[in-house]
Parts: sequence; C-alpha cells; structure tokens
Amino acid sequence: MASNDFQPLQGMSDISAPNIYIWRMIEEKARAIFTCYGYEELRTPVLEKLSVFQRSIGDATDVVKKEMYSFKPSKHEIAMRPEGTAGTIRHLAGQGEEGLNARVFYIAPMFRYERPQAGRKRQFHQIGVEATGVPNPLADAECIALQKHLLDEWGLSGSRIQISTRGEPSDRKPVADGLRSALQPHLDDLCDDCQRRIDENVLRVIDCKNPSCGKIVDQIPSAIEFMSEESRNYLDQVIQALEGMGIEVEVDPKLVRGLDYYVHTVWEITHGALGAQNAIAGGGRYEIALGKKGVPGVGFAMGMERVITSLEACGITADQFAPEGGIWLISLGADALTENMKLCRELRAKGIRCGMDLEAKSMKAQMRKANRVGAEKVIIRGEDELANGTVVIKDMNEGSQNTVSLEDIIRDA
RNA sequence: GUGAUUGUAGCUCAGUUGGUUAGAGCGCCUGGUUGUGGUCCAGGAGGCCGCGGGUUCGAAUCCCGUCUUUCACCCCA
Repeated sequence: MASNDFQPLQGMSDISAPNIYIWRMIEEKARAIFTCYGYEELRTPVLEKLSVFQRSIGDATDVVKKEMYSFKPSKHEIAMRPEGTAGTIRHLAGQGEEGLNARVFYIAPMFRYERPQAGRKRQFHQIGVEATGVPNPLADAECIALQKHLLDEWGLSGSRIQISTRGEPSDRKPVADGLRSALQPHLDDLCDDCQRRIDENVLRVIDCKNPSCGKIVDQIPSAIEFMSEESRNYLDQVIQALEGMGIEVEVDPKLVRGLDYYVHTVWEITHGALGAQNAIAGGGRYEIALGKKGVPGVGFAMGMERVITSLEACGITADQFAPEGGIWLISLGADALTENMKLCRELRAKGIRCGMDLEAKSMKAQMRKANRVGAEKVIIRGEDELANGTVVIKDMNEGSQNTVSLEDIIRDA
C-alpha cells in the first residue's frame, strides 16, 4: 500500500480475514469455557468518566497519568477505557448485593496512548474476568485454573505462570521500609533509575532489568518476607490449592503489578515467543473503593494479540480455522444465471455455504473461481440442464462428475 | 516522552557511483476453437518509488521536515 491515506491510526489495526479466524476461534472457545465456570458476559461502554479509572487504577499510575485517551466534551471529563476491571466493578457496584458476589467476563478493545512495540498497540483487545466476593484463596486459585483451562483449550504450550503477593495495604509500609533499609548498603551499586526508584517506588527496584541491580536484589530478602503472617499464609493457600489441581506455578517475589488496586495474590503468565513485553496475561486480587463501598474481587486480563502471537509460535495459525468446502454454482447463459440465484437461495436456507459469479463469464473463468475459493463441489447449469430439470455436479477433489435431477440436489444437500 | 529502524505493483522484494520508457517472482485478468478448475504455454492490466519541501541540467537514489512500520527504554495485557 503506497499511501498513508488508507492506513488506520498509529498503533491500531484492522483485523480482517484470514487473521480474523483465529480471533473467532479464541472467542468462541473462551465463551464456552466461561459458561462452564458460571461466568456471564458483560459489555460495558468504551467511554467512562475519567474518575472511574482514576479511583480504581490509581491516580499516580502511568496508565492513568499519561496513557489515557481522555477529553471533555461537556461537564464531565471522560476517557476511553485502558483496561476492563474499572468499568466492570463500576457496573457491579451498582448492582447491590448481587454485584458483590458475581462472576462476569468481557472480550473487548482497550485503548492506551503509548508508543507501539512488539505486543503493544494503542487499541488492543483483552479477554478478562472478574469474580467479586470476600477474599478467599480458593477463588484466586480457581481463577488461575480457569485461565490455564483457556490456554490449554486454545492449544497454547510453553507458557509460565508466575505468582506472588502484594499483601494487604497494611503490609505496604513495612515492605517498603524493609526493602529500603536492605538496599541502603548497596545504594552506590544501583543503576541511576533505581537510585531514583528507591524513594519513589521501591518495588520497581525489585524488577529492574539491569543485571547488576538484579544481583543486589537477589542478595536481599524478598518483599514477601516483610509481610504479615496472614498475607504469607494467604499466598501459601493459593499455591496449595493450585497444586491440588495439578497446576504448576512459579513463586516469583520479584513480580510487580503496577495497578494500585491489587492486594494479596498477583500473577502473570509469560510466553517465550513474545518480545520485551512477554506477558500474555496478568491477574490478581483487588479491592476497589467506589463511593462508600469497597468491592473485593479477583480477576485477570489476557492480551489477545499476545495470545495470538504465542499461539502462532506453537504452530496454531488462522488459516487452520478458515471456513472451507462449499459449493460453487456455474451458470452458462442468462437463464442459468437467474435460475442459479434461486438455487443458491435454497441451498443457503439449508445452511450450505455456496456462491456463484453474478455476471456471465466463460466456463473456464467460473471454474477457476470455483477452484480459488476452495469449493468442494461445483454445480453446472446450462441450456440442456435447464431444459431437463437436471444439474451437473462435479467433485473438485476427485474430478468426477455426474448428472442428477434438481430435486435430488436440493433434497440431499 | 526518549533512542534506533522502515516505506518502490495486490503480496515479497530488486533497483549498480544521482542519468532516458522503474524491474523480478508470486497473485490477478484474457486466451490456448463448441460447456470444465488445479499443472503447462502465450499475452495483458496494474506503480504521485509514503507525503511535502530543498539541492541539481537531471532525484526512487542526496539533504531537511512530516506521517507511517518495526524494535527497545518507560510502563503494561
């Protein structure tokens, strides 16, 4: 394509055939599995009041601070959702008691104004769930089990589940203080970014990618060790429940989830096929304050684009899910054209995939077309067939053909 | 926001130190005697060389800007 005029906005893309087939496979299988687990679909608006995101995701997070598409068309400042949890909880919080014990899923586009990169678009798609209810390690474990079930059903192999905990809000200060004092002796050896992070957000030091910082972090106690016994027990119970279900996870205290609403269990699923953004999914337990209510829940979001990239690395590609077969009708002469329109309509009414050229073309051209669209069979009708009430039906794979009556075709189709 | 990188037919890409009508493969269309596809043969259509400036007798090629692609940082799915 030579011109930019036909391109979508930066970081956004059209999803068309054949790629769309893998999207549909993912969505269809996901919906079926969600139904098995008792989840209902929820579709919230793309636009919400800005405050919905500020309150739940956190004012200070990058997502809210610099990555949102927001504007003020009237009284309220509004924004396009950068993730699905905030809107979902906004909905559930308005449902009274029922909303506090609900299971919903969504499959929807999200928007973040960032520089595009491997596995990162400005419009991307998430498939996620939220299960509200009082904190319960078994709920967290079930949520991870559900996610694993999805990956297995899609056919994804080679993913890793890493789990950690953020503890309770009351753990945050002891953790931050503990880490700071543990890092203090190594201050000079930390990278410039970490020198800054140690005051601003000490947890970020923990997952610094700089190797020399990593070495220091390995020497000091993990964040989990500064947490209360209750918090550590909670994580242990989640892990035990997962083990009981035969699901392998790696405990990684370095795992940091940036969104403010997380408490207790957090996890991430990564895949080696991805680039620097190697997480195909993230999840965790949260407590989101809305009005006077604090809505507790657990949920996850999977990046569909990243799932697809990973699936492709496993040899699972869109063309495997393309529709195939079907019948191509060939018309010789104007009368055959109109008669085939009728026949097409009858076949389609029976759910049969069929098609035909809508203009008079040579037989050769029509046969070529039949071949190109991958038709399993062709039906040929010309003057003779119309006169006799028959059609010629040809098997494109065998190359064999015979003449049958029109009624038989319609009945047996 | 920072730093790299890309842009030539529908697709994948050539295009020599600036020099006449910008090429290939694949795809597409039409034929290869009456109404038969995939293979083969022949022919054909299709390019503001991303866009806008500049340098030059002359720019796809050099310079500047801009948009876009890809990748990394930051952060996240």
